[in-house]
Amino acid sequence: MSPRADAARNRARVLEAAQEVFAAEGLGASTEQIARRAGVGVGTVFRHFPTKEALLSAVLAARLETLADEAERLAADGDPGTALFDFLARTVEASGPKVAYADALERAGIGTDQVVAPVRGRVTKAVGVLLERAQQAGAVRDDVAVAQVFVFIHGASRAVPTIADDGVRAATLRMMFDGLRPR
Amino acid sequence: MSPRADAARNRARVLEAAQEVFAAEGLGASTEQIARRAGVGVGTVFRHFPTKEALLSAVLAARLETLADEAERLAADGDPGTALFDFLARTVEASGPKVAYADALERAGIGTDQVVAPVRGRVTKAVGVLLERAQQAGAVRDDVAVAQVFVFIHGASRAVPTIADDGVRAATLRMMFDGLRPR
Amino acid sequence: MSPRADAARNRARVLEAAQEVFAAEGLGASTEQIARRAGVGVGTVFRHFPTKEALLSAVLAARLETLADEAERLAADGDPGTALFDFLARTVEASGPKVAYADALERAGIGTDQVVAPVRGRVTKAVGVLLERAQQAGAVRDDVAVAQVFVFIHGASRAVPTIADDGVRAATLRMMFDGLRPR
Amino acid sequence: MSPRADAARNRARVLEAAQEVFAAEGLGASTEQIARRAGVGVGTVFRHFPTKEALLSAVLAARLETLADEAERLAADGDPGTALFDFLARTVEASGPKVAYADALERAGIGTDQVVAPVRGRVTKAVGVLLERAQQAGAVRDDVAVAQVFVFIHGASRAVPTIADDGVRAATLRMMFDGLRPR
DNA sequence: TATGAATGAGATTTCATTCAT
DNA sequence: AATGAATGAAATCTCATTCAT
Repeated sequence: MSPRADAARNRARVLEAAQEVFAAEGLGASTEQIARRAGVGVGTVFRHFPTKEALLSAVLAARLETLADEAERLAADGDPGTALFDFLARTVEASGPKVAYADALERAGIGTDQVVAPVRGRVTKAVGVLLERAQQAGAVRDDVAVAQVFVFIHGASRAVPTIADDGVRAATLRMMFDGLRPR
Repeated sequence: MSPRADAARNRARVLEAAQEVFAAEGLGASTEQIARRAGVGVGTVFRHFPTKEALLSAVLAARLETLADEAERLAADGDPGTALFDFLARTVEASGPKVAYADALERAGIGTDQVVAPVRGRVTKAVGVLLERAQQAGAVRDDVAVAQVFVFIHGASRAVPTIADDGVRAATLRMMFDGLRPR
Repeated sequence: MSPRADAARNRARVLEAAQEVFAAEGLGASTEQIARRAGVGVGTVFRHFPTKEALLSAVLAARLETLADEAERLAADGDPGTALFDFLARTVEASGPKVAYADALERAGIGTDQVVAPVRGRVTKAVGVLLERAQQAGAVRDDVAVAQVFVFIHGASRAVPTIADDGVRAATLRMMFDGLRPR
Repeated sequence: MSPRADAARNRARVLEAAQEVFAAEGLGASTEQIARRAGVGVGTVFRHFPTKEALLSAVLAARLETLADEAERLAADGDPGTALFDFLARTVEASGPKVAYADALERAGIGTDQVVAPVRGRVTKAVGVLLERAQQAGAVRDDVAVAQVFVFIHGASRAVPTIADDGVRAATLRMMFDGLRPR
């Protein structure tokens, strides 16, 4: 294994550890904790991500990457009338109650972040496709913009995962996104 | 002015400062900052609120108090068909993008907090009345429970205030709560 | 009751409270605690004892006062051969394991304290009498000086009260002071 | 020099500094002061000793370690009739007037401290040997138990070092321990 | 490149002391 | 004279970041 491969592996491990730790402990978790979880020294964390901000950005970018993948897959495969709602449901259900995709989207929306920006473009585009198709299929109101869909994701992935009961959670999620449907 | 009155005034100033600072900087803001904003020494903050947790609880309780007042007022005065939605709109609009009522509700839901618990009862009751009336008036789906209304508030007050444009923000808010209306 | 009498009463209550609190919690106990125990405000404590040091001195002086009383009484009444040892036993037994007369003596020895100095003179004198008589009665070695008796009190009242068992404690105390007897 | 060795050296420096500072200023000395004396940052002190309690425990354990070494050496080498008294004299003379071995023993006796407990066993055992030998040699009363020897050490190391004059100090120490001799 | 010890700024909290009432 | 709220310096402890090995 080349040294490069080793380094790349470490980077990935840190990123994964950071996701887990942030999800479990909130964004205030310490770098040491992340390093321990990744099985590396703190120095290694800082070698790959020069500041905590950078690490956070990378985590968020990774999350957005997943979102983009999901959205692109559904844009390719899915039934136009349901694909957007499938995407929304999956996205929110995949969020933990502590650190949700909400944070990813929130920061992505605010930050002029070099790392996050490009991925953000991808997600926006893919979700845009899902939205347009849903509107053409008459499943979503015509006056909804992509930005608003993100606001829905943000809100829902913050609030809905706090509901413990599976049935109630699913019903609430559906209700919240019903606001997007034509009346 | 008796010393008691002065102390009460100081307590109120600290509380107000805390709300402002938390809103501006997030929940991680330092006690010193709050003291400075309130124009008092750190010691005074700690005299009134013996831990940072206690201060946070007090801030949240104060917010819930406002919510309860609003809900009770609308339960007394308002048009059954619109009062709940008026309440939701006001509540969310009064939330800043950083620290929303969301946090108040989130913590109130989770924490076994002696300070927050009683107020929580009041809000739940008053919103329950608004909800019931709205359902009787046919403005809200019959299968909606109070807890779900709070989830909507939580989500919306986190996400919606991130929208800068007044018109878009209002429209998005309306859409999100449209999910509660019968189809 | 004249205001003077009131003030004097408060002074006495503070002093007593201070003794109790220092004994229970150690010398680090806070002024607030003492005030609470005395049933007065902190301000009153500071009116009577302008610094914590001053309060401490007063407590120590009061203790030394008690010692002096005891020593003088025994010098008047007691059997020359046993009076000194009676005095030592009482003094040490009256010490708690936390804050012993040891501290009083230690500080009295070191401090150039205006409050403590005069009482110190009284104790020294009275114990000196007890010592001299004991020596004349052949109960104590001739080469013992008063200062050394105080060292014995200091050490014993620090260490001996840590023994829980009454019998063992008494025996140990006796042994320690046996060092003062002629061989 | 490996980083481990350096770290160990720093740990030792901190421990040594703590001993000096505690001896000079009393147990209330601040962590900053200790750090300064050790020539390291505060963070380093806390890295090695996560609480002030832990640092204190370590200091006490180190002192007991020294005591144990001394006692074991004398148990191996010394003249049965004098070894115990040599040990006592050295121990007390090595104590400063501010923080004596007294504190170590006091705390060791009281605390259920994981750090101090094991060393305590060693000292007790070694002093037990010295005591038994002294008793067999007729130099110490038969009814003295090890616990009582520690009470003597405690008392003497608190009180005796307050005597400035070398001759008087030695004489007083001898007298105090003479209580242990048969009459 | 990786490690983890060291750093020190900053956060929370306590407490002797002051001072307006 | 008494009260207790206010003050702020100082103490303990945390953590992002640096750097010697």
